Amino acid sequence: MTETTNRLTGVRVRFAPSPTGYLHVGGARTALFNWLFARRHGGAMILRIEDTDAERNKPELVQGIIDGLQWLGVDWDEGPFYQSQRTELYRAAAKKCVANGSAFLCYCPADKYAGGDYTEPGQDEEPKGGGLRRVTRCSCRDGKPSTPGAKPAVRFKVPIGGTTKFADTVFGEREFSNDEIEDFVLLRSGKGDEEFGQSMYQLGVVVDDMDMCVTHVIRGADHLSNTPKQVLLYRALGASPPVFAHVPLILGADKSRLSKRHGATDVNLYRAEGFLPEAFRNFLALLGWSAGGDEEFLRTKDLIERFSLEGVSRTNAVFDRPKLEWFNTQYLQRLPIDDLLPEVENELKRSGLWKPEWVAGAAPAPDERDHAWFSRAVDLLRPRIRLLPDFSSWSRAFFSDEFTRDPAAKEKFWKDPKVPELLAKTADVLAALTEWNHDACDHATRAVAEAGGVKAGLLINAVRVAIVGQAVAPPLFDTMVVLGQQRVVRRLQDAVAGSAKA
RNA sequence: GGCGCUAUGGUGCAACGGUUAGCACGCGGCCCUUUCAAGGCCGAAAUACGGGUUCGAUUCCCGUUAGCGCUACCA
Repeated sequence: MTETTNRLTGVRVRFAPSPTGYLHVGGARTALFNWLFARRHGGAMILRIEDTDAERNKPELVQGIIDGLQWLGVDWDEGPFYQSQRTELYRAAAKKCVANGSAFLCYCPADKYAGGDYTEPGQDEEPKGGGLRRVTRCSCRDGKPSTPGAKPAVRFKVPIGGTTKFADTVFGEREFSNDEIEDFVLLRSGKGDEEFGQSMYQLGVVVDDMDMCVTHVIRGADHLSNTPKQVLLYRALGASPPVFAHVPLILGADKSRLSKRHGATDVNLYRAEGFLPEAFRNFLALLGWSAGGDEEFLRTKDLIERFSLEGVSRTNAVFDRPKLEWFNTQYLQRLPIDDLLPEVENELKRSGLWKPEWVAGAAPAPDERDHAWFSRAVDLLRPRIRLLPDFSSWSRAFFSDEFTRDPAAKEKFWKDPKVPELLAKTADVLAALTEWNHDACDHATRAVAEAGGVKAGLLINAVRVAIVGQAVAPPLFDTMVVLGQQRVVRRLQDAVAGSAKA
């Protein structure tokens, strides 16, 4: 399929955030669904920045949105396009509507329309009973300017009576009464000496989706009620609407719309916390969508293979952080080790613990730590990791010789007065070993415990604190093997010296 | 207020007229055990309410209730 035919016949979707805030998890989920759909069908993904509101728009936030999408692995084939740079297109479309009678110049002050929940006094059609006009219809729409001399905005002239229908892939056939739809603004009134201002949302969306040949509009269900307006606009512009697919919203734990008070809603905050992007993606994909079966661990290629609009739910979903954390630990454990290593590398670079000799193919360091060693260490650590920064915090002693021993761990496992003596003895015995492997360390350590008249567990726990500084760490003898004989012995001796002082 | 959407355990999803209503997270217990995880096993926990339609409703229809959305010269 050539690119030209793709543009004409293939699936084309878009994600259209507004830079009035960061990338919200709800927006991220919408972006993800669009992306999965595009990739599933070999279509094109478009990124469009809807920045037509100069007042609220914060250009500096665009980069954060892009960063968030990139972290999520959501890429795009076209764009980013900026609506603020496409003003002429919208003005031309608005003029076309005025010319063909589907829009009018409105001279009313903006606040006259606010609320919109009444009939213009003095108009004939008064609401009695149901089904009658309930929204403002000013006299401007009939060519009688309400406020002569004022700068006009362009409003869409919603038909009186009748209904507007459209099909939604998720919600089914929808029908709205035209009398419930206000004469929405297409173009703001001009400021200063300009004739008209910027486009409003409805116009920009429709003009751009037409211009960009968007075939499927996948967006939040908060736009369901806006859709009839857009369908009307498509017709006025002589086009047929695309396929709509509205996806349910994401809520906080109390079922109200997800917001800051529910905790983090900025996708970049999850990156900062150290979640794996693929785990986050898997979690997000399952919010409002189901592949059908019971399997939940779906890697990105599985998501792409199985994604379909038919699997999208109509029920709003609560963002469940514990489940997100579960997904993260699952990915930490189940990912092929080579897929995990780059993430750990980034984390160690971030914390300044990274060593160049750990990159694949690099010459090993004098202490024989090379890429294979790094891989083994990560593999040993990962069942206990919850978030990426754990590799730099409680696992620090695996990657650096500069670590401190947790006072609480010492308190708990160095309580027995025999500990210093046992540690010293263990250091001697281990130093004398001629082979360094799990079983050798195991036998030697247990022998020391037995000779000292203590349970093996007591010594094992004490040694763990001595060599990694933490109460929590991987099984001791595996840890010893990964750390190496010299380090283990040195740290034991250091621990004895330290505890003697204390 | 008006209009619209939705309604399966606490949460996310299955079951798309006939199942002992399934899976997962979380929660409790047990096992494993060298700390902490992971893992294994077991358990508690749901069809919002009321009417219909039907031989039979979680499933279809109506109403109620609740939640959410839209109702801006925001997007």
